[in-house]
Amino acid sequence: MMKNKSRYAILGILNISPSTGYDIKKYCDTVISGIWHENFGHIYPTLKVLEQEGCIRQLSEDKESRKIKYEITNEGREELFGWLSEDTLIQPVRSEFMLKFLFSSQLPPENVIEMLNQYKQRMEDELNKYIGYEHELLQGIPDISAERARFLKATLRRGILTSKASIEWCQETISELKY
Amino acid sequence: MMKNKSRYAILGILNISPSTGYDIKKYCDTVISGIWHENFGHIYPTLKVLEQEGCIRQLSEDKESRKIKYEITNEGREELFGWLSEDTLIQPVRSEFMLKFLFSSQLPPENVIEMLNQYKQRMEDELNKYIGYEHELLQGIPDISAERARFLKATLRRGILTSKASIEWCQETISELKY
DNA sequence: GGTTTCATGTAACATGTTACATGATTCT
DNA sequence: AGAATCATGTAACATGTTACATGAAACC
Repeated sequence: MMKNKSRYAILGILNISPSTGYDIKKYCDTVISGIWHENFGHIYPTLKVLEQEGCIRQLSEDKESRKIKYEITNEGREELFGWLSEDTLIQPVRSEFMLKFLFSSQLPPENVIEMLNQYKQRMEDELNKYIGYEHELLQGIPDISAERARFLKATLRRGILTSKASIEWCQETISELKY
Repeated sequence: MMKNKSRYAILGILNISPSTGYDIKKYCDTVISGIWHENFGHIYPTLKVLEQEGCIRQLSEDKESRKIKYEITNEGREELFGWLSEDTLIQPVRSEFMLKFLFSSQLPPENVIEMLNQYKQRMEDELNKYIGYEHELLQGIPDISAERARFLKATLRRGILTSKASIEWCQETISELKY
């Protein structure tokens, strides 16, 4: 039986450090934005469910503010590690951009080149974002183990190699279309 | 107002050549499997809707068999070209594999390396699939315009560059983990 | 004659996104 | 004082997947 993947994303983040729903969202929007995405409409209900199941619990401190900080329990950690050692199935791809591109052979070449240039620009921005993060990471982030830093760095490397490949493809394709 | 993307995938495929729902599925599972995915539960109802809207129509021939072949109408072509010239929003990423990887810093390194090797193998299979398709395409596929062949080829190149980047990342990360 | 592939379809379910509501706190 | 960001949450909606049902045609 297949379980919701958001729960593992949340468990994984809480396993790094206790967080609020809002912190989790922020983490998804910045550090791991290149590999994962969550929205509030999913995070808060999932936190409730995980709490009921005993996988996470509210931290008793921080009672003064309206913030609700959760931490992972041993049960939750077990659940997380169980998922980590499962095989990952290949996920079906749905790239709207590439679909559009493939269907664009009847469009004026200038339009397609314009579209590719825009996309290339976005990939270049991505690349710079990753390079920036990598730089920060090399400066050293406090509160992070050497082992975790290694995995974070490898994840950023992935983003860098992927966006470089995209940029290369854009260039190749643009010059191919220009003859 | 946001419209379902499956309709454009289907319109785009029908714009290449008249097809049945089954043909569309086959096309998604082979030629464009690297960039798009559809399942029957989506294709058949969407075909119905598109027909009601006048974007596609049933071909009158082929009455003998139970096959239902659709062709795109001028109205459908307009709809398709409208979508093609719209800007494509960046889609949020959700890579289960990378999420797992990122959370694996507490796992025994051998396990992580094993996981990476498996993934690398899959990427190598992908790469070979694309190279195979590219080879076929260079042999020439009948019933395909030079312009369309160009776009198909560029799409395959994308798959090739992307899987190569993935393989490179796996190698880099494996040796990084081995010291 | 039996298995695989072709072919269409629906219902139930799972998942994901958006819009809205509310209000505190921090920054300018 | 006003704007931006922090913070939590729900309901409605949109989208996507799986399991099931049915049967013809092609292949071996």
